[in-house]
Amino acid sequence: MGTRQERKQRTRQALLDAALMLLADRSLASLSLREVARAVGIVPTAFYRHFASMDDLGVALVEDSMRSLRTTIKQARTQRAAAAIRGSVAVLARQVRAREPHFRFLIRERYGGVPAVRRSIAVELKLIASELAVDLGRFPGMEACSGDDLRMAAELMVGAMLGIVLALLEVDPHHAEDEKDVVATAEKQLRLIALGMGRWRSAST
Amino acid sequence: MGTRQERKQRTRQALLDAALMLLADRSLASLSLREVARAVGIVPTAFYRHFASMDDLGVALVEDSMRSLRTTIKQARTQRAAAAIRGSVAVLARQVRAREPHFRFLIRERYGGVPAVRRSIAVELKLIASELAVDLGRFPGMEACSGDDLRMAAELMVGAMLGIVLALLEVDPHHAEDEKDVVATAEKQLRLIALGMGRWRSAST
DNA sequence: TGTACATCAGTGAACGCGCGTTCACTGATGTAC
DNA sequence: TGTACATCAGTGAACGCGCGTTCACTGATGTAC
Repeated sequence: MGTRQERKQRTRQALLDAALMLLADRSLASLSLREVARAVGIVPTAFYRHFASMDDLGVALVEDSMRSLRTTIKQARTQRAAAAIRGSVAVLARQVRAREPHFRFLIRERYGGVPAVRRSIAVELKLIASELAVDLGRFPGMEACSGDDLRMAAELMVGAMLGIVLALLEVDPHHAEDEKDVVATAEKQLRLIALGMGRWRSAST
Repeated sequence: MGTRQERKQRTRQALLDAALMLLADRSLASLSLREVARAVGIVPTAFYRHFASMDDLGVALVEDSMRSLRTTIKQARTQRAAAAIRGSVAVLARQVRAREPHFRFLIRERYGGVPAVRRSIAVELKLIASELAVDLGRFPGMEACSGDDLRMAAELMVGAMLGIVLALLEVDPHHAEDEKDVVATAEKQLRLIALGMGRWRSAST
């Protein structure tokens, strides 16, 4: 049944998975070490073999979740210009459904979490926005924008995308119509931002 | 020293104020009834004379906080068009500083909170966006937009404003330069959205 | 291959603590006459 | 105005509970010879 190392790794992952499940509609601050241990079927004290504290587990959870978000945004960025928006939102919606617990966790702990977790998320989001800014600079008509302006727009888009993620999470995925409405609104919002960017040069400074 | 009713009202307000203070950097889920009572100087059981539970106090706190947010947005909306954006952000920044605990509470509990509180906030935000949509429809060049499109844009703006509030709360108010940067970025983001709206007709459907 | 020892993931008892909630109460304020 | 009774915000003891963390432990897995 695997080496001792492998089995330890498996328990660690089980703790992360169990925590993510339990966090479906609560915040990390209200989740106890004992609950997570109980869900995995180990004694509370064994928890310390894997994490120093619940804060520590929370930070590990951010890393996992951010991997999901990065994948999503990277996929969305491989598209181009006007057609890109439809594609982006579709990819976003698919990813959100595929990794719903990760996204729920991110959205919830982004503001509400324990300081260590909150800081960890803020740093990662800044990074994602910076990468997006670089990509935006390559779009036709954007070459003239300053780095600051690109980052400003990228932050607006990341913010809008998180708003879209929230809306998707609030919708019942079994009501396809509601989800279509959210997707349609999201596409319009991103298109609105893109339109603004197209005219940015003439209005700036 | 006032009637019995007045004194009860004063204790109730003291409980709300104390809770808001204690929530400066934690979520409602991690705040105990006993802590709030202790901060006010009453025995834990006396808490029940004012609220049925901490959830109940949370909902009351939403109402207080939303009053702050509504005031803010209403003030911002009395401006017009291009000049409006500078004004809006300035008003927002001033209000955030004046009612920092209220805004911290709203931002934190918007996603992370107890279900009752979260729902309460979502309803209020939808209402604010609807009101803003009506106002947007009155701007020159916007009369042609459909109600749905106006609401879509309004939601994007409310979302962006909450992002700005978050950025303001993260900045140390004593570093005036940092705050100026945030305000400048915020103005650019709103201008970007406004630019997009100006061209919306030609790109929609 | 077999033996002796080291490692270490998980155990289980125990601790002290703050929690929400119950209950019967007190005593100042308010009301009726 | 004075007296008798009702109201009710706040009291204080008590409860059972789940919590994080400590500690000495067990026994299977891993390593050295």
